[in-house]
Amino acid sequence: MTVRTRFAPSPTGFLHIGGARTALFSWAYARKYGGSFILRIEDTDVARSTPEAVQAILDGMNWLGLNWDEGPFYQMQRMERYKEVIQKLLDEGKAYYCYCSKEELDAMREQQMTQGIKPRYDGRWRPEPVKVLTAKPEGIPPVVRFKNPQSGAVAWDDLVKGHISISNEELDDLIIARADGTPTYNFCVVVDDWDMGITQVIRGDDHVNNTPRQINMLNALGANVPQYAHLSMILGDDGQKLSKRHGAVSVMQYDDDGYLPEAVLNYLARLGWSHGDDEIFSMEQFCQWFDLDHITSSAAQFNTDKLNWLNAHYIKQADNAYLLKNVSQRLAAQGIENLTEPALTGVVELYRERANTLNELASGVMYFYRKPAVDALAVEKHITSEILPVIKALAGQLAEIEWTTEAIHAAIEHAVTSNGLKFPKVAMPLRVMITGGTHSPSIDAVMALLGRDETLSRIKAYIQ
RNA sequence: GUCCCCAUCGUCUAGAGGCCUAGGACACCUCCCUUUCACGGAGGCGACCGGGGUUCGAAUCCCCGUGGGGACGCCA
Repeated sequence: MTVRTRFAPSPTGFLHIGGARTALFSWAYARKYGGSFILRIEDTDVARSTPEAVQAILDGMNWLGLNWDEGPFYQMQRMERYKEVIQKLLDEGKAYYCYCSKEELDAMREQQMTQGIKPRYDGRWRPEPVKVLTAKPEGIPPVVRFKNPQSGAVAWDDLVKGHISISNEELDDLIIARADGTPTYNFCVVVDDWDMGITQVIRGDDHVNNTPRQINMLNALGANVPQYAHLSMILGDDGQKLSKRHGAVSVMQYDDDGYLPEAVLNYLARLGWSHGDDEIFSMEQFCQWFDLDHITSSAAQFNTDKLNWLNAHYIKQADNAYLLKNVSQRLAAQGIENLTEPALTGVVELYRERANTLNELASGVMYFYRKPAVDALAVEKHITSEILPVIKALAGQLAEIEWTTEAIHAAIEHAVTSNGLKFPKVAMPLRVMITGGTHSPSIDAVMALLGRDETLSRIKAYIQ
């Protein structure tokens, strides 16, 4: 059977890291088997769904390059179909109307909780052969409930977690249509997975408890039951659950923060999945290697340090044109726009090996285009009255020489040896004068790129 | 409370009964490289939650604890 997987987010917020990993795994599974990856927007919660959130999810998917083969399908556009299936279940006696009020249900739940049992609908409106139902109350629009089997167990072999079995006695007759007639989540999922011919449902393990209900409905409809793979959740850097209040951010935030999609993808792939000792791999390799057998069933904690390491790797690998475009955009956002002098390409080349993120790269490079902020402590420590005459003499030389890294290096070297000093004794004050701080690539290379005029101008600011 | 799931270095993980004196990666520490900081290179520190079984042999299988997480909506 051709593999058909899907990603089915509800558009109530951005695409976060957990959703992105679910999408990635579903996508990779379809790619590996030459199947189809379907995007479905579960927007039946009209109150919380927004078009902005739909767009945010699409943006996130696109940024990561998780392309879908079909969709996006919107559940709100499939209402007729859901209603048709609900009617079918009603007609076949597999679903029924329930006239309980919310207050009645709340009371039921509360009472069961105090009794220490699992809160369940007690089936008071469920028709049975010899049962006599109370009279329908006037003016209360009913909900529709699915007639869940009352005995036996639902079991499936979860592709991640193994065999799972849940007794039907744990389940109750869930509502499949609200009083206003709109279908509910669990029901829409069932109809969609059925209609769309989904073969593997790969989703977060917060859905494990929905699975037996969905299987029961699928069976009642005579539909094929797909295989299920429930992924464990991703915890924050601090080991805490990610939530809108705590730590959950949009994948697009990683873009803002200067991460490459390749790095995020590679990181996410390794979070909960492994292929021996492999740490760094392309999406092509991932799609070949990916399988559901090597997914961990326990929750994984996010680790920014490791993401940074991967990101640094991909920055080193990135082609120059890409970095240039990206870094100049980031600099432009800081108001630094005319990047002709010195050429950004050389500057980026000098810095790409030292940055964990594109933002670090952009900010590291900034002093080439703008007078640097000066670290007063560094000035005090390195620009001493003994060294100033040496620097002054050196500056005179620098005005004369050919402006290359080698020649500049030779000039500094000369200043060092002729004064009986160590190299850093001269290099450090130069670094502070030119870059404003004590950390930079080789100062001769920096000077060569910065240009003679600007270099001398920055030095002269200290030797008046 | 009830049900379900999970449990190897600080973190991500390898591990399908003997290959495990438990491997790799990030982080951390040391050293090397060096013009500072990075990069890079070489080392180091560091884990099978506890208790019972099963077995000649268990990180791996079973049971019981313990700890963590999830689910119990006319949300998805």
